[in-house]
Amino acid sequence: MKVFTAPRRAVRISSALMVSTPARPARARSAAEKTQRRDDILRAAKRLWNTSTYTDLSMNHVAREAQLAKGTLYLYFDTKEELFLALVSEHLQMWMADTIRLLQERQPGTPAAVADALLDASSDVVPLRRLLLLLGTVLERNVRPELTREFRREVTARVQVLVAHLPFSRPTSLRILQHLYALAIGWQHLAEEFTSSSESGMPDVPSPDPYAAEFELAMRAVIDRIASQELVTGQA
Amino acid sequence: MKVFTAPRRAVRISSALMVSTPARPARARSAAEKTQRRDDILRAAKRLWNTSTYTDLSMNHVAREAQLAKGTLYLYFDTKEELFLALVSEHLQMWMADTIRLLQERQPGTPAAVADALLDASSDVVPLRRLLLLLGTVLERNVRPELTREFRREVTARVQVLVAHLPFSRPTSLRILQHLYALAIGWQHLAEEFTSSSESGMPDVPSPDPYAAEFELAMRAVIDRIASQELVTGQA
Amino acid sequence: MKVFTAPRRAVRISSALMVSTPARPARARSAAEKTQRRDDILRAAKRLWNTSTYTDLSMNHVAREAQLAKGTLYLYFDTKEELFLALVSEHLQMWMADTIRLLQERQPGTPAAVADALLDASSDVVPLRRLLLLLGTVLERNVRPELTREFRREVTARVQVLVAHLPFSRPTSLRILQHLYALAIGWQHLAEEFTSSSESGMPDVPSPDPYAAEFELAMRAVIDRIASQELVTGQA
Amino acid sequence: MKVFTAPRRAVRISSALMVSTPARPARARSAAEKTQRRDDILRAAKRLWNTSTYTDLSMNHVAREAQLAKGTLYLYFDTKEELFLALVSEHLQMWMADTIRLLQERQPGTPAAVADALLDASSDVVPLRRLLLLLGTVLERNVRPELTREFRREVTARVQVLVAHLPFSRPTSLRILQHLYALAIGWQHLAEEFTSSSESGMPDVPSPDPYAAEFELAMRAVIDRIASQELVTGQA
DNA sequence: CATGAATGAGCCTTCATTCAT
DNA sequence: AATGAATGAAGGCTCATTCAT
Repeated sequence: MKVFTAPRRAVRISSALMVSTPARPARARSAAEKTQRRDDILRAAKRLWNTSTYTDLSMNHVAREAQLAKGTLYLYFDTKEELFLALVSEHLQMWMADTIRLLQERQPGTPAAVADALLDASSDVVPLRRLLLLLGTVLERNVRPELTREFRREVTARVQVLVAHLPFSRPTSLRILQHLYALAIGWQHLAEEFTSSSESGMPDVPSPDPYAAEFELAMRAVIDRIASQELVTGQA
Repeated sequence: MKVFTAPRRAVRISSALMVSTPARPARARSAAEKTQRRDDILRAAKRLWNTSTYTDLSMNHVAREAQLAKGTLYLYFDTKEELFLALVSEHLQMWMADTIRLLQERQPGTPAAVADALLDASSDVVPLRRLLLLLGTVLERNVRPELTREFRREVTARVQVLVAHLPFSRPTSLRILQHLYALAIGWQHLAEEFTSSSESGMPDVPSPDPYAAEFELAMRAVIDRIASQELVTGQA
Repeated sequence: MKVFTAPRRAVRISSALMVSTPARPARARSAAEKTQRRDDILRAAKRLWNTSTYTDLSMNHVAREAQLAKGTLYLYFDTKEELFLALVSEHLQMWMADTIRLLQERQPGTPAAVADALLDASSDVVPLRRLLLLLGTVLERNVRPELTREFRREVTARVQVLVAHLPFSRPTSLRILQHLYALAIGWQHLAEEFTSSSESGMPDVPSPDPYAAEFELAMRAVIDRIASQELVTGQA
Repeated sequence: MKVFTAPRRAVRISSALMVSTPARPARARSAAEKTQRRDDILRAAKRLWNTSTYTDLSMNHVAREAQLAKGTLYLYFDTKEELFLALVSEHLQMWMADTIRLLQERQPGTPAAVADALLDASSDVVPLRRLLLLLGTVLERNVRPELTREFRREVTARVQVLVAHLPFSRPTSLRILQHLYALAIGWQHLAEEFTSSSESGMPDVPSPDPYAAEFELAMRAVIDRIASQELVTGQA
């Protein structure tokens, strides 16, 4: 039974009166504009994703947040799942780009240095982690197979680049990335589950995330262990 | 308002014709029978859970699988969420009981032996891992607070017992369990995601789970690392 | 979505421990006991009716309040509607009996005296009025026609008796009763609708029912008007 | 999660074959069309209301009668209760408008003339009367408080206007309206209850409503009585 | 007789998706 | 290209009624 209802229609304020919304062409005609509009939608979804669940985040919400009509969303994404897959993709690409950049800068040579770099690059990716939890369960159903394949292909390609920047053999580097992934997911979940929203009046706690330290410990332990299995050489 | 009711009992197939359904009293009268029926429902849900998502697994499905009417489910569980919480609870209790039993038998004294025991106890808990992913997101909404509290209390209590059987200090043991949890979740997810359901005709693969080895490696590395941080003594 | 659930089962306290429930035979064997049990149910329904709506008052509630099983109710009443029809009947019989008694005592001879008597007899019949609102809409569906007929017959018979105690001709007396009925219903409804449950902290208001005065005014006006239409004679 | 969708548009019967359905745009785009559609729904509900109870009148029925999908109803009304509140509102506004119009035309100066006008305006409002019985019980639950407030505000406002057209003091006029309300409700109910739907083949009876006369008598008696309590003056 | 577990039609409501405009 | 009204399958849940015990 629904008792309260959110106000039905967001008022579309004309841009002449309200400049907070940056000017946007009424229709996306050029390819660039279309890419832009697609991005608008993704950004809207991203914003909402920070405070919502997959189930609770309806296409209606996204449309409203993007200040577009519901139908317009379906011009750019065939299904809700495809939209979210694109969201995962974007987050993932961004994280991989960041990580690659960091590795290029630091050129870490030791397991510890690699761990430092990966950990630094992997802080603050909570939304990504939460998205990854969706993969393989709710996502990838109701998605055109070609799209799934493309997603995997893209990820694989970038992973190859990433791996090339680690000072281990290719298989070893890949393993390390997998461990990073698993640990990130695992600790993300554990943190979410057991970080009770304690209604204590002290929001600024000294230990912002008691689990970050454990995540780091595990990551270092694993990298050390794997690295010790092969002679660390300087080759990419 | 129902005025006329058609005769409507589903034909209970005689066991002579249909042996798959074990004999079951038409009505659960005694407390034992009721516990049994509750269990029937949980088992039906468990069966479906192996091949379904939380969202896709409707109460209708559960009812059908349990060969009961939808309304009957609500005699035993007030909401869908409570049913699933019970499912989590059961899985979790079972895993903890198994683990405790194993620890009692083996009385592991070294980090390696502890890792062996925990790994042995944690194989084949895929459904549990997937259930745990629900906790804190979809679950614990629409559940009577008292039930959530009870669930947490029970888990905590059992964890205390479990921890007492590990040859480390209590805080250290707890940390190790957390790592076990995180790694299990993380690798479960990774395995699910990247184990493509290859429709090849060879089900009996030589490497049943390529990720199990990695999970094991990580677990051992982490336990060793943590154990090395404290002097391993023989006390519980 | 149901969030809170009332405790499922009322504890059946054994009469050895808890004497508040008067002793009651486990089974109603004699006709008297069966009438008694039927009355128990009606009394339970009556109690609940004071604070509930027809829709909200489920058979479950009645069963619980009567400390009987749901199925038992159906031994005495074939449908929910029949139970309520019996409830209406009881209330109505009681009111008519009271009114007849009062008329016998006072033997009112003037319109004003008649109004006095009827008004006195009709105070505090809120539950009856609320029940009467059900008649003809929700009630009398899903009721065996014979029962409806019997109900009407009984009421008619008692009304004949009542009418005989009024100092007007039979048709006139009947009209007056009808006006009493209509006014009672109408003002009951108006009172319910516009008596806001003011959350003021003063329960003992000086004007307990501002509408009672209006009801009385109307009743007197109508009786006077009708009485003036015929020569008031002393015959019954 | 809906994965496959069968083609599912209900065939819109061409007006050549089926003239009963007036032409209607497939989609209500303009504000006027939307108001129109909202009205369509209300009219469908109104039609069904003549032969149904609140409980029996499901949203499914309304949707079918309005030749719309169930979901469409919820675009115009958030809950079933809000739909019915709108229905009450419409009926009530219409009655008040009619009554005000009549009072303006006739400008009644005597109690009898007032009674004439009010009675003339209040014939044939059976559905309204039945709806009013819902107010305060089933209605106003599950309605956004703002809507309830708005409803009350509108009614109050119109009542003020109405009262201004009666040749009594404001409080007296209000009292008279209340009596009208109570008598209408009461006699409506009595009529419904005791007008057996006699399946005789003569619909056009000489006495169309034996209770209308009694209602009128009561109304006149009450107005006279109240009017006699204050000196009737010519002011509004 | 009494029980209360079981039933299932039916309720209101949601929301991804479609399509007339 | 954009809109958003319309759709309807599906959801969780209730409760009068039945019937095995």
